[in-house]
Amino acid sequence: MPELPEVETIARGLHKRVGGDVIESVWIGDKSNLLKSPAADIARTLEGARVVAFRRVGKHMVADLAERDGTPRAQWVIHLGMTGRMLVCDGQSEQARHTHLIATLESGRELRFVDPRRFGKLQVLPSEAFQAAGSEPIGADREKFIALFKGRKTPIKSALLNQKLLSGIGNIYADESLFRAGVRPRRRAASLARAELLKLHAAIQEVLAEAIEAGGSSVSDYVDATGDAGYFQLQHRVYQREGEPCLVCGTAIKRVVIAGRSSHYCPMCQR
DNA sequence: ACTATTTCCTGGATGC
DNA sequence: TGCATCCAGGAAATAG
Repeated sequence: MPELPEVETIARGLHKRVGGDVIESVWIGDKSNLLKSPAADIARTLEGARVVAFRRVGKHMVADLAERDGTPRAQWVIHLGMTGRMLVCDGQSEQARHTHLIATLESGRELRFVDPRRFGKLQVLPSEAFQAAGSEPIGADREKFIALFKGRKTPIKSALLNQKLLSGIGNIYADESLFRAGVRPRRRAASLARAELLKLHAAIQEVLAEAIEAGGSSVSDYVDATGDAGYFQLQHRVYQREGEPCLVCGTAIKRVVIAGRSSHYCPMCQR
């Protein structure tokens, strides 16, 4: 499931591979629940546009589109949902099941959006228009970070997943960050002491940086723009390790459900 | 104004 | 072996 480090990896890969290329034509499938803009608007906006940059904003990818002369045209905003992939393919390569959009590039290659579960979202917006719902977790100002949780009765786990507070953290990195900070996921956000929030802030920085370094976590079917897997799943300390010994103290990792999401923690190391 | 729950989706894992 | 059921979860919608 693509969270911040996976989306960052994919966006970097796409930027490197198709940055500067021009979209010649676009095919869009009939599964309209993926589209936040009308299919015709997406097609019209993409066709003839130069992809100036691919970049990450929260868990979204933004492709900055320009005219051939470089004048800004629009933004193509992509959310990968759970199982979305944006692949750079050879024009001749076989079309994967659940391919919902194909953008044919001047170079002869194709950008293909594939998403079996269809939780992904595609949208076009005016240039510069897209904004993340919350603040960027990487490099977040400490005091602003602490203020995000003030007065919130919701479990800290839910607060971390709330994209209106921080944009980019999902289930894996919420669990991993809370483990490193020594905080139980069910703790009410407002009950965390300043020192604990500082520890959590540091843990998030650490976890996200290490995960990006490893190319993301390949659980389920995540691969980057080149089709390569990431390796951070090998460094998960609690996520999907229910019943296995804590790497610090040996206690069995517990799994509970918070806000409908499985949450993993060490009952000894996390308080 | 918040918070909690439900819904959307398919494929892989599990159970009988 | 085969079929049904469960489970994964990001975020919008709905309910409280």
